Amino acid sequence: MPSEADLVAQFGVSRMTVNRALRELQSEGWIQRTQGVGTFAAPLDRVSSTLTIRDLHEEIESRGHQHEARVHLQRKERATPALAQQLGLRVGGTVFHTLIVHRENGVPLQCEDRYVNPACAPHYLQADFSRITPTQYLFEHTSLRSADYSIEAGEATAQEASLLCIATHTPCLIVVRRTFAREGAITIARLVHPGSRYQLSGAFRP
Amino acid sequence: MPSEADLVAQFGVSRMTVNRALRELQSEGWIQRTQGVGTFAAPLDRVSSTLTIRDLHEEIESRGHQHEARVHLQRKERATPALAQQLGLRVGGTVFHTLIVHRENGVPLQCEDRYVNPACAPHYLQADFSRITPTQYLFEHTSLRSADYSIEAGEATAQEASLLCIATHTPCLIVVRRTFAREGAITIARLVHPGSRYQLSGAFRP
DNA sequence: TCACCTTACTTGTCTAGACAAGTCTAGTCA
DNA sequence: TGACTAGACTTGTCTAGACAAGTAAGGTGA
Repeated sequence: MPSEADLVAQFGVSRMTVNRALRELQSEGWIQRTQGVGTFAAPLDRVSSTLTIRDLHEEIESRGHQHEARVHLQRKERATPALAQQLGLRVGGTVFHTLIVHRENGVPLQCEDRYVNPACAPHYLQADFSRITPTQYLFEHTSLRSADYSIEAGEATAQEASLLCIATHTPCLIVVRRTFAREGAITIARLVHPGSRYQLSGAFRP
Repeated sequence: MPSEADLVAQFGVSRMTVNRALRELQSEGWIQRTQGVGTFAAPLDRVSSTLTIRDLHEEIESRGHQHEARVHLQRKERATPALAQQLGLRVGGTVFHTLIVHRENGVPLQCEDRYVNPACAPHYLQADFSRITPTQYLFEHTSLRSADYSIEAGEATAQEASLLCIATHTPCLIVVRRTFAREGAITIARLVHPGSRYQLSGAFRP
């Protein structure tokens, strides 16, 4: 590609401006630059690239479809040892539990089994999750800072299969996501999707 | 957070330098800036975030495990209509086909069913895919520019199940990835992973 | 009390110039 | 022929200053 000096002459702007533009293209992965050599169009990254996960509600709405959430469970429970460890609670302490099935145009698309740390969202049980998704609620009422996830294929539990109206051995895409505030874990969610009805997709860029 | 003027005074550098540093933090998602208001620590993005897919060979090696590839098919074929459309070939034209099973410490982890556009990699069939993965080969011999993908849960075909040593109805994580050069599609790959042996995982950042 | 305006402060953007550091080539000298 | 060097060219980084544009708070006047 043309050098910075060439672009300065061509567009009549200062070198700082050209440099900034090229630096931004570089940080977005479109070009590669080497000191003393020049600027070149970038190849695709060899090791890794990124993909995007969208919020389910917005994903359905963006398709012009109708999103409906049915709440099957919304109560407080006692934390099991495994749960207490994952959310940083004490065993037997209170934990909020919701079980919600999300439908797209009436078809069950996701079974959301979620546990919430009461310290982070004390009024979680008062929310109306047929109107707002737990994800949205937690975004508005807590300060999410990071998350980890795993994506795998597996079978739904008997209860999940029943809620999703699928046979017990249907392959499902299962996402487990744990979300953190600065103070610690806020929530852990198991999101089960019938494999035939849901897929993650997107594109890699350089 | 402190304003640019504060940081200039605190560190004794020019405002352009402070501005650049803050702009980079912003582009990486760590802070939010609003003209006339100030700079603030960023919350997690509401709509989307990114996850990373790594090359399988490097992923296995990074775990300190042994990667082995068994080539079950490596030949030229005639393009079916569906394949011709996806790779931008003419129906009945030549297409390269490889079928490779990747193993981690001897356990089948991925069945890679790949078609390659001969115009992009004319010597693809001469490569030794027990020594180099098709992904690596194509990176070195073509100029990859972008890719699209889909991730879903499903069942392996009978042949794939046999190659992966799993029962026919075992849930599998199936990634379909199509890769492009500037001239057009280079390759399309169907990557089938037994759900019990493989998962994608990682973390979201702001 | 309320609407409006001024003012201070914030980020956004750009200029012109300077020096540092890395790369490559052409020419020079042994 | 081969090793070395000087110079041209590239990107990397920084300074000092300027103006634009958006926000919010405080003061003023009706």
